[in-house]
Amino acid sequence: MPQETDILRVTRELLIRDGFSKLSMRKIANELDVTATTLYHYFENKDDLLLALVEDSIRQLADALRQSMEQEADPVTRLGILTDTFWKFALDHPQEYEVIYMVRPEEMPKFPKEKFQEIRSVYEMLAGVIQDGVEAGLLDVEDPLVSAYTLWAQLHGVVSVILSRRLDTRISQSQFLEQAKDHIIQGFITQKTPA
Amino acid sequence: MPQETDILRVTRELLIRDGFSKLSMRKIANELDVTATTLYHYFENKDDLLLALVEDSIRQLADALRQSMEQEADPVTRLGILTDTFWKFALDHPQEYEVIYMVRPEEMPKFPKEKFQEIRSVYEMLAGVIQDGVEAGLLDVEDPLVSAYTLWAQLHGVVSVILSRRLDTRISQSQFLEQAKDHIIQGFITQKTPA
Amino acid sequence: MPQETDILRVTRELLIRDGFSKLSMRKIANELDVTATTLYHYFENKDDLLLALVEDSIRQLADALRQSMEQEADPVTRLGILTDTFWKFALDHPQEYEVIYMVRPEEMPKFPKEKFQEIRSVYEMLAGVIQDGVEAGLLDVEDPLVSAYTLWAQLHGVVSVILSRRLDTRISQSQFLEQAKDHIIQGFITQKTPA
Amino acid sequence: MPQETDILRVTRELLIRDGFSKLSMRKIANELDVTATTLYHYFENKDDLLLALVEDSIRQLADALRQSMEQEADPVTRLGILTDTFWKFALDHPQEYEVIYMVRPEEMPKFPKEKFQEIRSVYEMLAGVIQDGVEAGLLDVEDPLVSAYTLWAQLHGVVSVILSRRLDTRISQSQFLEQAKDHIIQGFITQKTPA
DNA sequence: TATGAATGAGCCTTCATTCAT
DNA sequence: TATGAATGAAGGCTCATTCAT
Repeated sequence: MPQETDILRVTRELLIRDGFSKLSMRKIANELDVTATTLYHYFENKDDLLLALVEDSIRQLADALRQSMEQEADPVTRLGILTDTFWKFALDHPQEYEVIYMVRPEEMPKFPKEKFQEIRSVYEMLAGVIQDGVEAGLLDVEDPLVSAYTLWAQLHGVVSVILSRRLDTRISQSQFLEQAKDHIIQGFITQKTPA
Repeated sequence: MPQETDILRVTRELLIRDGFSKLSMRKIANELDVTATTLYHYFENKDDLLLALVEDSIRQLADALRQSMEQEADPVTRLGILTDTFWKFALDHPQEYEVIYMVRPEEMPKFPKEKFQEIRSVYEMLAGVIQDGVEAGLLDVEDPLVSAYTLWAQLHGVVSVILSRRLDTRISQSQFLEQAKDHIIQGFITQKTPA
Repeated sequence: MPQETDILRVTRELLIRDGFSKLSMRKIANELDVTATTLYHYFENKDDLLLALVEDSIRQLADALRQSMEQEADPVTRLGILTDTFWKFALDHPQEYEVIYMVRPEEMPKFPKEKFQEIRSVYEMLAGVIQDGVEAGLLDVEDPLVSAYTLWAQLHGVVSVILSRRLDTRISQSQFLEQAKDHIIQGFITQKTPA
Repeated sequence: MPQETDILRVTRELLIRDGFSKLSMRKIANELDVTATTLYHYFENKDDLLLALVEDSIRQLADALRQSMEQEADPVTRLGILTDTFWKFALDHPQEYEVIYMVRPEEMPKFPKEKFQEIRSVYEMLAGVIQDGVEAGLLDVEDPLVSAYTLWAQLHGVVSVILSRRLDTRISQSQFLEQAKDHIIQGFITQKTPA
């Protein structure tokens, strides 16, 4: 008696536990004590299932970011809040987060790119915050949308290093995050040039 | 009568051509006009073969970075060179690059961690450059090694966005790289405070 | 709320559209916007459904032939009409026709032989026409019933070559049919011996 | 330790015993006490296997017909010999024969039509015999090649009725064959018109 | 060093069918 | 009469790997 959400949950777990290449419909079904056929009652095929999973994860991350951006604050502070939120989400829900980057367009050609539109709206919001900062003379960027992608890329890079366990054992995670946050944000704020 | 290097070369080609999930021992063997069994005379198993490939890729990236750092230049310029080198390598040899990150603890449990020593030495070199910049008053970081990891994370984040095809279609790759480089490096250089 | 006839109609359509090997209960149900389970309210199982279809097809062919034989004409002309009717039916409704021959003892052991009674009656009628021809001195056969089977076999053979696409591409179907008809009918008519 | 010929033999047996739609690689393998994978050692895939089977059967039939046509005789006698040979082969080796007509182009789109060229050469020979008869004034046909196909179609039709067990129980097989042969051949010979 | 033959597990998917509701 | 959920078997096929030669 599994529900769609159970299937998604288990799939996520297996995806994280064993990796993408080891994920199979049979394993998902087994984990749920159900026949593989049953999964096809809920999802047309494996791609469909994975798509639903990615969509779900993206929506969760997007929601978290959107919510964090609703807080009133000056743009620079907002970038800080956003960074914290991003990392908190990624590290608190590594499964949901990793799933987003686990499904690759090349390996899944059928994957409809439009589905990533959701996340695009977040980029727009992010660009908005940056734009505000530019107008307030606090941030110095050429093109807010490009900078939004740059910011995201950096945030992801940091998460990526942690989740793939590549961080030097001599460095504490919190120290790394703290310093990375400083570097990233400083990269966006206006350089005060001497008069 | 293939050699180890032939096998590795063909494996890399196939990896580049068809992607990781399509790579199989049989296909490698076919490409070499050799029985699959033959491959097992050179490598104990598929993991072993891939391992050799990963080692090779890591060494290539490390070499490229090391070489780029040999050029005489001030630390800030060096960071720029390094960034360019990193991205050029990753984007010119995406599968070689990805192979490095393909080795995730969950997916290849057998992977010996010592193999990452090589890359660790690069971090040290990177930290050295940063340290030089700090001493020259050009860079402003708390702990050079942590910043080395942060830098790497940012570089990887940018590559990651491109390789996973998440970049907005309205943004050109070169524009993205350019602006990202500016942001990243500015994040490290000393803020010139008004006199 | 489908009816038996709807199910049969759709089944036939699918059979024609996609072929026998692609026919499945699910697809029939889908086409009717109905659950597969629903089909089982009307037919005990797939064989049962197909059986109904076969019966229907046999009846259609038999009807067509019967009808064509009602026309007043001399026996030889009748054989021509009959030939035309047979081939027209088979080629206009290939799947209906094939469905008749699809029921092979090995493939559908459950098929009740009585169902072929219908077609047997056609043989008798055919034998009657031949008998008439014999009595009129127009046809020359030893045993009308045997000749009826021979005629049928020949007609079927011709259809079979066309439907299994064995006809030489250099030969037009109509030319083939024309010439075949001549040969077949001539094989039955009395040889005019020289006085 | 099966050989290609064992696989073909067993496939043929299963094809006849259980029908085309019931044939599976697994069943073939089971019958040979071998893993399904093993079959793929000898044939690229199921289509390939079936193709080999059909080719083999076609070649056998073609050989038999070719051989029968080597006998010196007048064209009409030759047609009789050929008919006998055809029917003898089909009824003595029903499995080989049926296989030829069992694989349908629509159901196996990948099937290379060129492979049927072998049989085409038989048609040409057949057309040659008919042509000889025409030149000798013994046979009366418009186009020898078309007539060759017609002849074949009729021969096949007769076999088909017998093998599909549709012959009336009141009719003996030999009687049927005899009379059918008469009808078919008479359909080709020149009508002697009164002076 | 290399092969040819074979394995056993696994892949995604489809099927006809059943059962409780 | 119809559904939604589930089953178990089977489908073709690919995989890494082994073993005798």
